[in-house]
Amino acid sequence: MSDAQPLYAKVKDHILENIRSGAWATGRRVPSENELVESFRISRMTANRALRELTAEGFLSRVPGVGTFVREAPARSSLMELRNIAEEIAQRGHRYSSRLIRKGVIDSNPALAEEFEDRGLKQLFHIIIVHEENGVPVQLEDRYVNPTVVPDFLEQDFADTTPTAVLLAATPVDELEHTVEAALPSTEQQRLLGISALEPCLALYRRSWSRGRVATAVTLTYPASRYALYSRHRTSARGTFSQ
Amino acid sequence: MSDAQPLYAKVKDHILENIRSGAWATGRRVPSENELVESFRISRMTANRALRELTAEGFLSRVPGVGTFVREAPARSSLMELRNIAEEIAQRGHRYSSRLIRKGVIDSNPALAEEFEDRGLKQLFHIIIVHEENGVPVQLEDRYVNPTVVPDFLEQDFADTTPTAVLLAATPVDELEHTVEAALPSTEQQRLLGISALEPCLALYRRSWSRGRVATAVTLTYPASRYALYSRHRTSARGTFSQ
DNA sequence: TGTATAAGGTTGTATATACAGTATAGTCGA
DNA sequence: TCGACTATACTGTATATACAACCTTATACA
Repeated sequence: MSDAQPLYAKVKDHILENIRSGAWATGRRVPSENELVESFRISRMTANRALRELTAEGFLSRVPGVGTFVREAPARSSLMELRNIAEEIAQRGHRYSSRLIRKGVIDSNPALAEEFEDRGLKQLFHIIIVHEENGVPVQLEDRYVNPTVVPDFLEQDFADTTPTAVLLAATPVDELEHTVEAALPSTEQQRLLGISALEPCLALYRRSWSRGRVATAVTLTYPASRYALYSRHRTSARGTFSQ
Repeated sequence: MSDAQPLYAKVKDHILENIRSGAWATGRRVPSENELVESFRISRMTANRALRELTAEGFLSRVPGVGTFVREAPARSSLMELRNIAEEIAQRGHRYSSRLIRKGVIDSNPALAEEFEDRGLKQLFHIIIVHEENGVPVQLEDRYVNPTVVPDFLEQDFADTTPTAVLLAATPVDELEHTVEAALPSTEQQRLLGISALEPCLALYRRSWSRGRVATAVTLTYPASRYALYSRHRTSARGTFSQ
């Protein structure tokens, strides 16, 4: 289990854990490569790899001749936050409800293995849920979950908690990928959302990573007439815009 | 110059150059570590670092026991960052072109004044541009610009520079607001984008603030079949997700 | 013919070693 | 007191080597 984890990954996890828990505050000095060599009984190259990757991933910042430090949290985020649609709807003072369409285990295939970046993955959890606002379907959730990351996912009864809430409680989210497309609904989607074939939909596809592994991949379909995606956020002071 | 560049970076550049230029198509096998060792006269660890980093950056995909391959790069636009579509298209190795539909001054009205949070605003700059990838329209840009923030905006000839590039060069961006919707195109949009009435579109509405004032408001319309919006980013280490 | 085995290439990880460049703290000397 | 020099610690890069796991292909065998 944890034995299968390479050494450099263990070092990374150890450091991330300290950052996440708040034990190591922003700007605090992180153990140097040589200190990690001693405490973990590893070679310097392995310590170097752990620190270098965490730096590339934005968690640390390194200064030659000085040391390695916990980097300040980027101001970005917030654009597409992981929001629990139930609370979102409740926040608007509306009534939230949901219909569980499917909940079970599905065999993997090459496409799913690619999606989850794990060719050894044999099976996946799969659920389909329709979320409703005041009884009107507003979101169709078609979600795959990695059992090795969230093994007890299916034990939940999704009548009162949303999958998003379950996943956020179960595992930290390190990275998010979003793709937004417009599409006309399939007949199945028309049926589940109660819309016509001419009602365009937003398809928000999202993958989330946890500790380097793809935890879940979900496609959220919104009828255009009932939902729009919105975000507003300040940009970092240093202007990290590409071009 | 090139002397200052580390060996692994040279290898990375060499591979990226082949990918960007199109010499190595997606799915094509790239040289193995041992082949790079021979051709570059480097050690295997250096070749490994180059390939490993390019994989982490999303350009390559590796399969143990088989080889390393060029990863697919779908046509999609960065959602959260302000990217210059011309460079985005060029980066994919495609040809960028544009058609200027309208460029002029428009009188303000209550709706626009509200949008720009400035009731004293009398006039606005207004441009409409169709952006094309390999001659095919992929984005319709309908943009209003605040003259008090960018007074010389209209002096640009938008044949070779995009409005995004002009605005980014002229003024810092402090804050962004995005709204994404799906919609069927209007007849005007159908005509400009060369699509049918049944082709759903993504409508990305964006306002950007500069020094507390709304600098520009733009609606970007993408035909669903030709473009998707994409974003991928790391979350803050301390997990700032809202429920 | 079908199956088991072996061989060789590929990636993944880990170590030991080496040298260069950078920043800091302390020491020595004018 | 101030400046130059030195020792030290730290990161950055590069090499040679080793072993494991994985995949494909060829070969030997039943």
